[in-house]
Amino acid sequence: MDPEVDVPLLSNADLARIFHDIGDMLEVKGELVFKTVAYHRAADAIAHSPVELSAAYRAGERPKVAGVGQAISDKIDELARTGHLAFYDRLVAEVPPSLVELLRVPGVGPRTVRVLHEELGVESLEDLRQAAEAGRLRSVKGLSVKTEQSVLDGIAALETRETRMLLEAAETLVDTLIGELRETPGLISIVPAGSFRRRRETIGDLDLLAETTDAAALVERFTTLPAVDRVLGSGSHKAAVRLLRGPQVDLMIMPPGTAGTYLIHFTGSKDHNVHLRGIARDRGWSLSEKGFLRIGEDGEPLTDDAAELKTFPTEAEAYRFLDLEFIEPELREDRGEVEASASGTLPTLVRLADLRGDLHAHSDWSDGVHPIATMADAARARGHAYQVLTDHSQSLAIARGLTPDRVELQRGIIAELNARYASEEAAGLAPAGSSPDGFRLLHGCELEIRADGRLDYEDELLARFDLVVASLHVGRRQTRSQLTERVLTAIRSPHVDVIAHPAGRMIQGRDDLDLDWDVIYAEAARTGTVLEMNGSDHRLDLSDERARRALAAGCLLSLDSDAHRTEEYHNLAWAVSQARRAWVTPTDVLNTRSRAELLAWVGAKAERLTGA
DNA sequence: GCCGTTTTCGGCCCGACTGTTTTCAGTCG
Repeated sequence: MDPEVDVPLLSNADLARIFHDIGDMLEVKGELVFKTVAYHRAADAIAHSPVELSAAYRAGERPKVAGVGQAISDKIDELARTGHLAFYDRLVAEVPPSLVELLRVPGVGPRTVRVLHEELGVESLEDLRQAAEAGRLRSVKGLSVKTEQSVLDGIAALETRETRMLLEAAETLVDTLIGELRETPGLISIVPAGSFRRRRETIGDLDLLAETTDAAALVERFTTLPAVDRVLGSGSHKAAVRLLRGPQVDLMIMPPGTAGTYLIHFTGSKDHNVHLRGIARDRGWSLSEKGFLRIGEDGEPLTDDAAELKTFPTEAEAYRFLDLEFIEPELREDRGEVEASASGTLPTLVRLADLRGDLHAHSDWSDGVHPIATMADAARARGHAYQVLTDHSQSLAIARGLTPDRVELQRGIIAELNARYASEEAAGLAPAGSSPDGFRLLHGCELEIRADGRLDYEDELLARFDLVVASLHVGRRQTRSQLTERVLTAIRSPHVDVIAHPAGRMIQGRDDLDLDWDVIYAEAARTGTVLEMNGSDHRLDLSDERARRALAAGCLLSLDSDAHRTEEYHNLAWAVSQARRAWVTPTDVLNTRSRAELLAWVGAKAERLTGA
């Protein structure tokens, strides 16, 4: 019997956590910085790998992952096969996890942790707090009374630290801050950068980048905004504050006309920037946010004379200086975009304007807020040619799922609405901004994949919908094979067109369903069943990694709002940005097609699978 | 620890701010 059978499969996230821990522990030990960086880099790459590494390693394969060499590869192998890593266990014995925790205190780095441990015997956050309160830190060379206060502030901030923001909250805050700074004298422009501009799933700090002729005035206004709780630092070119019950916000000021390299630098990601700087260096230039400087034989800039600095007003020009095509912010994670840019093979990313409709929204007939007509009118006002109404099916009682009788009633209401739209269009009375193809509300449902594995409506009823999205809300804790089989049942139904929020996750809430993902992708591709990228900012499901993997397997995707009220059609923006992070192009997306093409696609799919 | 159409060894991105310094190391982004 194979000894591996009883060892649970570690997810990529589990593996990444272990290698980040190793990096942290080596830092505290005072190991060579490049070695610790190597572990962190490898951990990030593992977290974003589209391949489930533990499964692959068990199958005797070692898929190439950037930043993973022989040593780390062997460690993954040991973890995949045994669930343990002797090297890790030895490190933990040497560097207690409570010591690594100290790195989270702002201003405390590996060097300080080591000194605190060796000289004061500090082993945990609580030890550190007591030492600081008792005034013992100042006895250590290099630390002072000021350090004691900043450590205590840091620990307090750690304890009240809000969780990372979701996109909608980040956008609201960015808009507010920019609005409050816009009238500052001398201000020419101010834009968000950082992870919000890259549209990461969650946002920690906010970054604002400003062009101004009066830096001092802007720093002054920024650091005295009403929402500011503490000023973390402020200089002539940058300032950082923490907002009251809010995140840290960094403001950077750039000389007018030089935004290109500044935007690149402060948009990141860090790995993307490091890659660009390597390319610049190979070509004899040092790249920083300020611009490019010539470097000499010794690798040092020939001059720090600002007049010699090569600057560019736009990002596109700065990229072009390195013979690179412009790289969209959502791609800047060093996941192959720099190479694709160099070879002219960047994808043409899908845009919000490419969407002709939305396949997933609710009304007050199930768990939505607004009436059917209100939802339809709002979708029409967005210029869409169709909106699929997908109220929940009968077994999802908590969401007031529709019985077959109510489905029939709803069908009649939708027909009346569409008759009104048709007559308005025929009379040339459609509102300005409506789709030139006209607008129709399509009748769909969000079909529950029940815990017993059966679908929630009979085939005869399912066949009468314009489009069906299926999803799984109950029985989430079943085994991987049970869950996978349930989703496969839906995928194989001729009447199911879309699998909605396939991973069933809530960001910062619940984990992904434990599915055999490669089997799901393969069967979705074979049957032509669409996998949704759900735009609700607490779902964003599929994730970018999964979507990229699904595309590679040949799947078609949809970008949907899952709106429960009219305002939530804005979720489509998040679905699109998540798709862009996954390198998705317009042809990869079902709802970039016209209404006629969509309906023809649904019909063809049912026919193909019924005949098969 | 990783990596190589300049290298299998010797590099590995860059600058601002802070605090404790008398010229710089640590931390951060």
